[in-house]
Amino acid sequence: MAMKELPMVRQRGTCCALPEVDQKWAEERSGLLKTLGDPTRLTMLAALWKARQPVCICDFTDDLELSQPTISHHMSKLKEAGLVESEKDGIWIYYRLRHDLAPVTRRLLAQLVES
Amino acid sequence: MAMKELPMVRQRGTCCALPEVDQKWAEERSGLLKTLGDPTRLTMLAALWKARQPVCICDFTDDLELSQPTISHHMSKLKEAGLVESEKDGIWIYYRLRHDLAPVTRRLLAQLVES
DNA sequence: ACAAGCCATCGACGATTGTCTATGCGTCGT
DNA sequence: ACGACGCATAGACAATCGTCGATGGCTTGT
Repeated sequence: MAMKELPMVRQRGTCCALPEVDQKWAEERSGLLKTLGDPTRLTMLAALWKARQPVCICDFTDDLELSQPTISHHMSKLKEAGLVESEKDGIWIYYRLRHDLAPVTRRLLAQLVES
Repeated sequence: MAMKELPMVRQRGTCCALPEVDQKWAEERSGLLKTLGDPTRLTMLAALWKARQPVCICDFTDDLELSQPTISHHMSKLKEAGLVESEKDGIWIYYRLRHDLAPVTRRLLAQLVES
């Protein structure tokens, strides 16, 4: 992203140029942040980050005191955002963090979870 | 945060314990992420991050093609979230990133903006 | 003193979101 | 075959959000 300088002295009626911010970047990143901008989903993501075994929906309904459809709905948002993958095994569907997360995203999540 | 082990074999009707996630942490962090989970606000924050001079509202109305009240509203959300501080100077109000951001938050923003 | 500029606030509006209940589909034990 | 379980989907509803136009308060140049 390019860097423009702001003037030292302001003039009435003329706004000043700002550092350019890539719109595609903003759109993508804000989408990710929006997905994680809910306490339930952030909790779920952090649990998946830390869990060594894959996790089922019902595991969350116990902890989070929300209905199963609600948990399911949040999980599908995490999946939609490309953060989570799932695998069916009989009755259960196992969820885990995607193994092929973009490095940038993984670093961001690491920074986030360890804060 | 503590780590619980998930069992190797699942049993019907019994959910499994998950890694514990601190609820206070989730509440605070998701609040921050929610604030940044909007393309306009994320763009504004990134511009503030890169700008060496403080910035006025009108600078954004030029770039972002949104009305002045809308920009103002977004800026106050950034301020509410503790990310931005402002200083009045005559006609203008200068905005910049808070100089006393929590190190953890600053690292997170750095990671974010440089992605 | 007046007009112009910068900004915050207010009230309104449609869109989106988080949650629920109800339901249906697939999978196992018995 | 049947019932219990795990999950997704659909539909509904209140709450929140992003945006706008209108307005009013300050501040400054003339």
